[in-house]
Amino acid sequence: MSSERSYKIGELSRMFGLTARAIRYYEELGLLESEDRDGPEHRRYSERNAVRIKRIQQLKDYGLTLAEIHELFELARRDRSGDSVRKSLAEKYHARLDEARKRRQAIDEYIDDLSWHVEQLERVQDFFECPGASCADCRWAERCDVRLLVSKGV
Amino acid sequence: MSSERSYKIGELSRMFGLTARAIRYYEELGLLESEDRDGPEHRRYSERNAVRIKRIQQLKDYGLTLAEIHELFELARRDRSGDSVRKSLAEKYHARLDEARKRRQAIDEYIDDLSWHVEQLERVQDFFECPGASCADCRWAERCDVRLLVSKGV
DNA sequence: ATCTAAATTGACCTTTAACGTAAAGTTCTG
DNA sequence: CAGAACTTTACGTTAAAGGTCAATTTAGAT
Repeated sequence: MSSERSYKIGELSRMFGLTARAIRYYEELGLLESEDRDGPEHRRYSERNAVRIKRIQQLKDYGLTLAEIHELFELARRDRSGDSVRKSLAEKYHARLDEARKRRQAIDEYIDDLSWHVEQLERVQDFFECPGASCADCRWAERCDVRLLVSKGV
Repeated sequence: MSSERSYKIGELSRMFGLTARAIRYYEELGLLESEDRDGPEHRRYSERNAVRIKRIQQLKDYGLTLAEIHELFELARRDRSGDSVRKSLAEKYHARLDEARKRRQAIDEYIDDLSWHVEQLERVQDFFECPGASCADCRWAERCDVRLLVSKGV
């Protein structure tokens, strides 16, 4: 058995590249627990709590907010073995995945569009903006369907 | 020649599902230009500016901020004639493309990682938090390198 | 015992984007 | 001329994740 080492806030701060304030803030939110103190002694965090910080950072990287992470932690605490935790976590993950896929699609479209612009840049004179006096001769017709809106007389 | 029709702010607002405030805000940012007025008459927007709104919405959907859109508009305005400027604009575009491709790659990695977690979720029992009394037996070792940090005694 | 670095609490502050909202007055349209 | 639509100015909103004092206290080393 390894003797339980404990960490001071400054150590953790250096380990994870966080400020002490951030760590205290995590604790304030209930994401971490320092060992019991009587009075205002320096905080001590167990190794388990150090690991938690790493975990928090992972989840944060995955786009979860601290509130969501807290929610997950609470679920896990309440139901150490239960399927409910697993289920809710799976839901969260899937939601994030969908979101991410959407974002990727948006970026792909953006890239397409920008590529198209670059092409136009090399070929067309008035390349950026609908050049027609009226939208009737809009060269951008395929990408700019305002003509339809206008003709509908909305 | 079609007679230049002009639009009042309320018309545009209905056409594009924006509030008048939003449209005024766009103008305030320099994204739109209403026709010249003497005094506080009602704004009139040319058809060209109506088209611009559509364009703004497109770019917004692609994830650009209004500031970025403004930047693009400015670039385009400055380029209106010269080839050299066109070239620098092309460079800007290419830079943005690179940027976007990088962002896409990051998102792909993120998706991979999340997918991995989802898999684990379905296979591992103690899936949530490093279960070891000490990090030495952390099942998450490959993805959770806190062990390294700890052993470094940072 | 002292010195100093490191920590403590509490309270307010910051940042950003893209508008919302109110108020009080003016212009346009039928 | 009614009243809808519009004008300007200017402050408010939203939330997340800490930042920044400030005054004090503790921990650990000499």
